[in-house]
Amino acid sequence: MDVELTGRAEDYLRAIYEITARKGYARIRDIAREVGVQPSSAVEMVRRLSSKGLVNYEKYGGVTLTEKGAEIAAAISSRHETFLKFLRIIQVPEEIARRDAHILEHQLDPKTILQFSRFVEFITNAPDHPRFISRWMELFKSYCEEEDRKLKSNNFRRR
Amino acid sequence: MDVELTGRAEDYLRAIYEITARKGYARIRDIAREVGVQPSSAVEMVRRLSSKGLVNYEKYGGVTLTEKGAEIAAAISSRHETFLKFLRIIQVPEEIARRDAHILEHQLDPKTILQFSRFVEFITNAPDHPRFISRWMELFKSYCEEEDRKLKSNNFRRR
DNA sequence: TAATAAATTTAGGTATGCTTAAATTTTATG
DNA sequence: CATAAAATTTAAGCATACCTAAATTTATTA
Repeated sequence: MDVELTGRAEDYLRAIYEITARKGYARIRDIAREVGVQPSSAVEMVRRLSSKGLVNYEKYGGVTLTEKGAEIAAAISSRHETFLKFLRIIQVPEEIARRDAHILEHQLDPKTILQFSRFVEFITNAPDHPRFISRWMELFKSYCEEEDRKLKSNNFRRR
Repeated sequence: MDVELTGRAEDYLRAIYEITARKGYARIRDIAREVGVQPSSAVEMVRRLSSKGLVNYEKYGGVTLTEKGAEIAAAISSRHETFLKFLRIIQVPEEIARRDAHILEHQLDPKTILQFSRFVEFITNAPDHPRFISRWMELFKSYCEEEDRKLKSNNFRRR
């Protein structure tokens, strides 16, 4: 039942998932733009995904997700969100976080992913101790700002 | 000055770094075992690293790091340690943490890596609030144990 | 609707990184 | 020191994933 996907195939699948959520179907051009490759590369991957039964695809036609594909893509997408939230918590700038969430979301052990999501859950929902955690976040943020100040003044001294 | 390395090349370089730290030089066989590939694959990569001036290599001879190679390998290795510590903090089991640290250590933006290491630093050294942080760790650990109990009893009910 | 523009596909290449099997070199041993 | 064992290298091949350029199909518009 389980489908083996390379990290890259997951990228394409999530791209298709997001595009179809917006406009109902994905064209090769959209996919290529979203993933950041040439259209010919997108064709290649879409064919592979199609042969695995994850997308519906016919030559020159729009691409949609099969039920199985949508299921897998939703899981990948939720993983992606977890890592994005995590990177925000550890104060990674938004633009970089968006890029790096892609890298984190592949290949990690399910248990590791689970722990990442628990961490995010713990920090954001803080089951029993909301004030404690928000204090923790404040402290960590101040710590980072302090370190950034040190970095800047070091750079200054070096010139 | 900067050398472009694929994630895989970094794996090999760190392996060579660790082996040479133990016994002064690395043989193809050691490298292959450490990275988990066949010796012929190790030869291929060692040649690439050699052509980039990162390792000293002659056919049938031991492999050592050049100055430049050692410098880069040390940076990679320290990154690796950071991620390993991080995974331990978020309660990933040791064996899985060892595997997944390899995956995390590649390709992330330097700023992201910096934030990971600040997080680890903040948690382990807790500049001003040592008791506060250790309390935080306790709470997070309890939270995970609680969640694990829930998982187990759910599995039980399903049978 | 015919011509043009845009999108898609195919063909042919490249690089990484892996494998197995065979050839070669080095090392160890009787 | 010759031979057997171990290590290393070479050769040939495969999969992923990318590219450019050319061919084809589809869509637009004069």
